[in-house]
Amino acid sequence: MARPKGDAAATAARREAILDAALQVFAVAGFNGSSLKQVAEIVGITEAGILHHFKNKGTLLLEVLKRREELGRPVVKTGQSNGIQEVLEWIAIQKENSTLPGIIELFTILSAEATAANHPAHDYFRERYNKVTRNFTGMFELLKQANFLATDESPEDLGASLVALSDGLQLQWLLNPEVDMPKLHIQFFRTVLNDAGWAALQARLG
Amino acid sequence: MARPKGDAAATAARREAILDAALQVFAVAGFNGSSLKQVAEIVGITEAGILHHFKNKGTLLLEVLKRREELGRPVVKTGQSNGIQEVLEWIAIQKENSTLPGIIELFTILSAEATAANHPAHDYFRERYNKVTRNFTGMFELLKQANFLATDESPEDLGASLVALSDGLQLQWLLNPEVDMPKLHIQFFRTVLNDAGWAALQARLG
DNA sequence: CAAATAACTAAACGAGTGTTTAGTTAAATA
DNA sequence: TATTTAACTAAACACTCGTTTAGTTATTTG
Repeated sequence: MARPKGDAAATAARREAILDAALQVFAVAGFNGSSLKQVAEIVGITEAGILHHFKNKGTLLLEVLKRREELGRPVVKTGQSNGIQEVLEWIAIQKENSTLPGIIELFTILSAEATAANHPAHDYFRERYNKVTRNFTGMFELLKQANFLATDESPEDLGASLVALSDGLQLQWLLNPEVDMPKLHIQFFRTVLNDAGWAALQARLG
Repeated sequence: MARPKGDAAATAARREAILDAALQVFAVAGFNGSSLKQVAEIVGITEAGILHHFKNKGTLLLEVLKRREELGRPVVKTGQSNGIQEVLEWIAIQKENSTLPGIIELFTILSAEATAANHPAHDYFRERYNKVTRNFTGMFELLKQANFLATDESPEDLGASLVALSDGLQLQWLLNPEVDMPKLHIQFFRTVLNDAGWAALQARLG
């Protein structure tokens, strides 16, 4: 019943199907709470069939995470900006995320589970957390230089608070999908920006 | 090797020892990532010995959670207050939590894991989340009535944001214990309270 | 056409799981 | 003193897990 050997397109499609199924499964119950069998059943092959495409369960998880990261936009980049552009991009990501429950589930559940030092995605989430925090800090540095901040909190603290707010809202949203994540993010910026900053943001929010 | 039969104190102590060990174990790797054997080894008895005291693994988890909830103070109560007292209590809880890593680990990891509908602590965390959100909403209603708010955000939204900030900071703190949770909470209130509210809070922060 | 190989399956492996059963010990009770 | 019972242990049960091995099919390559 083996499929054509050199059919690169078909092989890639099968790999994608496995990654899709794994995302679905890991997102619901995390890594420890899921089995290869659940993934295999969705795809319609055997557990061993999955391990033909992926070395083991742990690397399957890492590839699921990696693929979704590539799909996401480059989180927030520090450039020659007053920071407003980066704020808008982040709010846009929030809006997009609200339409993709599976991805939020995946990252929220796994970032908590991966707190354990021996978790296969532990290093991945440490790096991700550092990267996001650095990006946010850079964003608030830009806003500060543009004199857009209403608070004298440090960019580091503001960055940490925004990461916390995002993570926490996602967790809430899993229990109660009525939580309006983009709205609460905007309200956060409203309390943190001064009149000039808020005006600059509003002008581009439409 | 059986211990005295009617020695109620010794029995209670053994139960406590099991609950302590289970807290330790569940806090590191969650429910799915932990085994009764790990708990049993810490206590120095058999897995079956644990099941003599607790019906099964799931109820053991629920009793661990329940006990720590009782230890915690009554989270925030709506009374005849201007809300400042409740804010102070919450900040005090944050300070206390910063000295109890295990408890934060436990609740952070499990609240994400328990997002899955079939998790033994799913209902527990749903109720807990609703309760905390209601309490925070009540707190911000008091602050609003006292004219202490600098923002026109609704008490519901402010409550949701504070819950999110707390959960998110705890997750960060697990990866990086240098994160100053009480400080960032205070800064949150600083941006949300107006001059009168902030003065009222500062007067009692020492 | 023959050899090599991709894409699997079926089956087994060994380890680990939560839980149950049957027994053991020693103290409390009648 | 005899019986009952709390507090266990040792062993087994019935899985489930991730992973490995050996084999099968069908296609491409030499």
